[in-house]
Amino acid sequence: MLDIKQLRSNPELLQRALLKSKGKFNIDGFMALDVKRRELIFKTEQMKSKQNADSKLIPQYKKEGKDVTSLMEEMKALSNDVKELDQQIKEVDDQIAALVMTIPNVPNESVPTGDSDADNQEVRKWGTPVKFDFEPKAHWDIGEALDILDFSTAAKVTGARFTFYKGAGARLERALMNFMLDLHTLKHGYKEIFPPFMVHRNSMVGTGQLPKFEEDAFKVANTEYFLIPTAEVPVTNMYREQILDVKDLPIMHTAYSACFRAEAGSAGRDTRGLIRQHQFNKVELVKFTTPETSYEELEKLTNDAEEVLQQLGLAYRVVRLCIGDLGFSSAMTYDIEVWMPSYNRYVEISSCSNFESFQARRADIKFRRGPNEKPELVHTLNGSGVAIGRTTACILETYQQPDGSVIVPEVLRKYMGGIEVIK
RNA sequence: GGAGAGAUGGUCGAGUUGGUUUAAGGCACCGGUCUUGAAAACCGGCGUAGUCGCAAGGCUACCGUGAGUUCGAAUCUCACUCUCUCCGCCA
Repeated sequence: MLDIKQLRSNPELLQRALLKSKGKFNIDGFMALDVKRRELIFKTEQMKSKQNADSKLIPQYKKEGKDVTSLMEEMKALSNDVKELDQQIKEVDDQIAALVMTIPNVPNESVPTGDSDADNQEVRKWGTPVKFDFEPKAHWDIGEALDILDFSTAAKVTGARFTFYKGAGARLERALMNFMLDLHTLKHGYKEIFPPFMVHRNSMVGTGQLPKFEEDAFKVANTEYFLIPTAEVPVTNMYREQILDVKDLPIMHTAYSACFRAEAGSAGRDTRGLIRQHQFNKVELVKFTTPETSYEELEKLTNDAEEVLQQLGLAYRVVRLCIGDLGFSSAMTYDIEVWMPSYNRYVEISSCSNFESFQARRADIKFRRGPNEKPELVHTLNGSGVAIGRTTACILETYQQPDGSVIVPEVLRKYMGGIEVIK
C-alpha cells in the first residue's frame, strides 16, 4: 500500500507504480475521490465540534433550571446530519481504500524497464552449468528409479502437483532444511522461527497476498484461515501493529515452512517433477530494517541465499527483475536462478525483495529512532533461502551418475547420517 | 465442547447509577534545577492517526473489534475476537 499523501503531491510515483500493472487505473477519478473525502471530513468535523460544544451546555442549562427542549431538538437534527455525512465518508473511504490496495509498489529507480522476464538484467553468475558424458535424466525419472520420489502415489492419495518423498529422498529434503537453517542461524545471524502454517485474513492482507490474489491461496473450509503460501506471511505479521525500537533493527528471521499455492493460471506448466507443487518446503529469510539501510540489507540477504547454492556446488545466476516481472509489493527484486539440467536453463530458486515501506504501511509496522521521535515505517525484505524442493531436484540432476545413483554434496552428509551416495 | 472472569495509553492501574475525567494516579522514558559526578528530591514534558492552516496552532476520531440506543457512551444493549481459571476430550 502506498501513502495517499505522497500520491497526492507526487502523481509521477503513481504513474511509475502503474507501469507494473499494465491495467487501466483512473488516476483523475482517484484524485477527485480524495478531494471529495477531505471536503466531507472538514465539513463533518466542524459539525462534530459544534455538537461537542453544545452538548456540554445541556447539563449546565439543566442545573440552572433552563428549558432545554428546543436545544435538544436542534441537536437531534444536527446529530442526524452528522450520521448521514459519516456514512458518506465511510463509503468514500472504502472506495479509496479498495483502489489504493490495487496500486502496486513503486519500483526503485535502478529497476530496468521491460515487460517480461526476457528484459531482466543478469547481475552475476556463479559456477558453470554441469556437463555430462552420458545421457542425463530429469529428477523425476531419477527419483522414481531410486524409489525416493513417488508422484503417482501422491496423485492417487491427494492429486496432481503433490509428491511422496521416500527413504533417502525424504531424508535429503530434511537434510537440506537443516543445512539451510543452520547456515542462516549460525553463520549469518538470523533468528529461527517456526511459524503457524495457517493465518487469518488480516495477515494475508498485511503482506499483500489479499485482497488482490485470493485465487492463488488455499482457504480452509468453514474457517477464515488460509494456508500460508510462504513463511513470509506469518513471520512478517509477527510485528503487525507494532512500534519497534531502532536498537533492535535490523531484525533478521529465518523460518522453515511448508508452502501452499493453488497455482491458479499455471495449468499445464511444469507438470512433471518437483518444480511446481501445491505444497513445497522452503526456508525463508525475513528482515525489518531502517529505510536508509534496506538496500544494503537486500544485498546481504541475497548473498546469504546464494551461499546455500555455493556450498552445495550448484551453478546459478542472479538477475534483477525488470518492472514488468516485478511482484506487486516489491520495489526491487533479485531472483536467484539455479542451473536445472532437465530444463537446460536457469530456473528460479529464490526471490529476494525489498518492499521498502509498502508492506509496513499495510501491516502498520513502525520503529522509533529515539524516545521523543515520531514513529516511522520500517522497511521489510524477504527472500527464499532457498526453496527446498527445487534444490532437491537440482541436486538429483546435477550429481547424478551414469549408473543412476546420486552423489550427496559434501555439506549435506553430516545431515544424512554420513550417506555419500543415494543408490 | 461446558462453566466463569476479563480486555483502558510504553507499562501498571482508576473510572461502569451515561454529562467539569479535558481518560485520574504510579512506574518507565525525555528535558531541566540541585550535585564534583551520580542517585534521591523537585519542576516541566511524555499516545496514534486524520483534517484545516504558510506557520503558530486549531479541530476530529480512537478505552479489544463491529453494530446499536442517546442531544451526549470507556460507562447501556447486541454480536464477534482474544486472554485467563476450572471441567471434559485429545497428539
